[in-house]
Amino acid sequence: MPRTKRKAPAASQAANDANGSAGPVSRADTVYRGIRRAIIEQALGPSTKLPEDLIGERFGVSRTVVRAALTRLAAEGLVELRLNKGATVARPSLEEAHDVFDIRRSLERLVVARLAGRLTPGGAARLDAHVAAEEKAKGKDGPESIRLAGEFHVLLAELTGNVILSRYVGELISRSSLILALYGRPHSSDCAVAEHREIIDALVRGDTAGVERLMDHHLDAVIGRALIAPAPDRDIRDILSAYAAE
Amino acid sequence: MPRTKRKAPAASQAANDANGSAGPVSRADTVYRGIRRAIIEQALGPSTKLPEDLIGERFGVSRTVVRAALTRLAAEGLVELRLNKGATVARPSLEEAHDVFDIRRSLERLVVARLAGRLTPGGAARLDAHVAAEEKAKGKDGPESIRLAGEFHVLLAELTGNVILSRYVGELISRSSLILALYGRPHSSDCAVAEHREIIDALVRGDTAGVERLMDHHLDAVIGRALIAPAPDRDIRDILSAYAAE
DNA sequence: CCAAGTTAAATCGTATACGATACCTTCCTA
DNA sequence: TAGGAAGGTATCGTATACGATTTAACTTGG
Repeated sequence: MPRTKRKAPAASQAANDANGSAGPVSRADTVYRGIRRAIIEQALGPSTKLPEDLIGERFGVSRTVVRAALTRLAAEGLVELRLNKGATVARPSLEEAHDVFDIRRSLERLVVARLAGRLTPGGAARLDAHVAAEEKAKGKDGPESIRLAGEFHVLLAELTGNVILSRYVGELISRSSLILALYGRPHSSDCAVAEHREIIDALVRGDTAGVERLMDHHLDAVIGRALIAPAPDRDIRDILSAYAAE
Repeated sequence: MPRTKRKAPAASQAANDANGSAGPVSRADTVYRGIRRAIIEQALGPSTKLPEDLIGERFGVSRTVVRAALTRLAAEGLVELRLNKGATVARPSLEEAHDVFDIRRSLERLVVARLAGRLTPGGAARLDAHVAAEEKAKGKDGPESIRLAGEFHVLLAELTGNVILSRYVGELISRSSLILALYGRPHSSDCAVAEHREIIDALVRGDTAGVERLMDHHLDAVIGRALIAPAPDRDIRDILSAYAAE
């Protein structure tokens, strides 16, 4: 990987725009997105340490801006910040995992309810195109496939026009990616594409009740695939506790 | 005006813990909570400028930590950060206001569904105590009353034990406070207390369907009170646009 | 050989410095 | 007098410096 050379000291222009709008991107935003993508694509697994200087060196920025990015990621729940101990990629507990999916069920039901029968032709086209992309990336179960599966749900949320809703769904999706990395099977976006197609069909049909049921089933399937393992390598203490009593 | 004297340079110990747990509080956290409360209690109205040095001086910290606090507030939607223009208290559009209440309806229905019949005696007691406090603060419609009305909903969400859910509800509640400041009546937490009592009763009865209906009605009432004015002093351009065509 | 103590290295928390940008005032010109 | 140019001021964005704290490495006594 081409190491980014240190920028000339003369520099400025940055800000933390938490908005999703396409304003001028700040440097902190670049770092934020970079780390975020790395986590979502599971290049950075749970509990991975995130030292500020190392990241800053990689991105060619100082710790100051890295810190801003990490603060945002922490607010989003993707990163854990402990006092004087630095940042690590979050490691959601099994309980948190269930919490995430509970809320996803509720919010994504709202999404499809808002969308049923109101889908614009342009929106439907975007969904179709996305599912087609998913289909194409189906073979290789690399990070591509993981990301696309999640982005379908985010796209759905964005089509409602409710900015806050799409932000929340986006957060929950990225957390789901972490959960999958922890408790899920190696690769598990098999039949999801077919279910996505069904949801689109029901949406254009305007079948509100049907699409809510479909989404519920889809999420149940996702949960079923995601929460197979009780807790893979949770913590050494947890593993040893089973043996300590003998 | 009592200008806070600069602290001695020897200082340390701080971190941005976005978690709600009661760990050692960082200085950024103190600033974060301070500004947050000021916004919620409507001491800082929408679009109020939030200059970093001024805030830092007030709290006896440097711009660095203020910036961390503002970044978090922006991620939460309470503050707007514009490139090179600094931070201002957010000014939710009417559309955003509807978005907020849409999601509140969905999530708070989830809250009461999770709670119906499962309320511990301790939880019920906390709710009762809170409503009693609301009742007491009913006369004076100062910031106290505004804050308490919101905190009832937050307390409800916290009792579910779902940390993420209570974080989201908390955010939505604080945004609602901003919305109320913009589009609502001067004071409007009248019958809310009675409705809160009804909800508690239905929860202890374990009447899931009933409590969902009650919560829906309650939120409708809140919305009705909150979205009276179309847009008080929105923007001079908006006001003038009605006259410009003649 | 291991536990505990001690020093060294890594990393964090925060203040501060400085260039850059936005904003406001003033003054000049048509 | 309106419009705009020029300068100054306020405030931001970012790098850097330094004390503090954690973590690792290395002793040293048992």
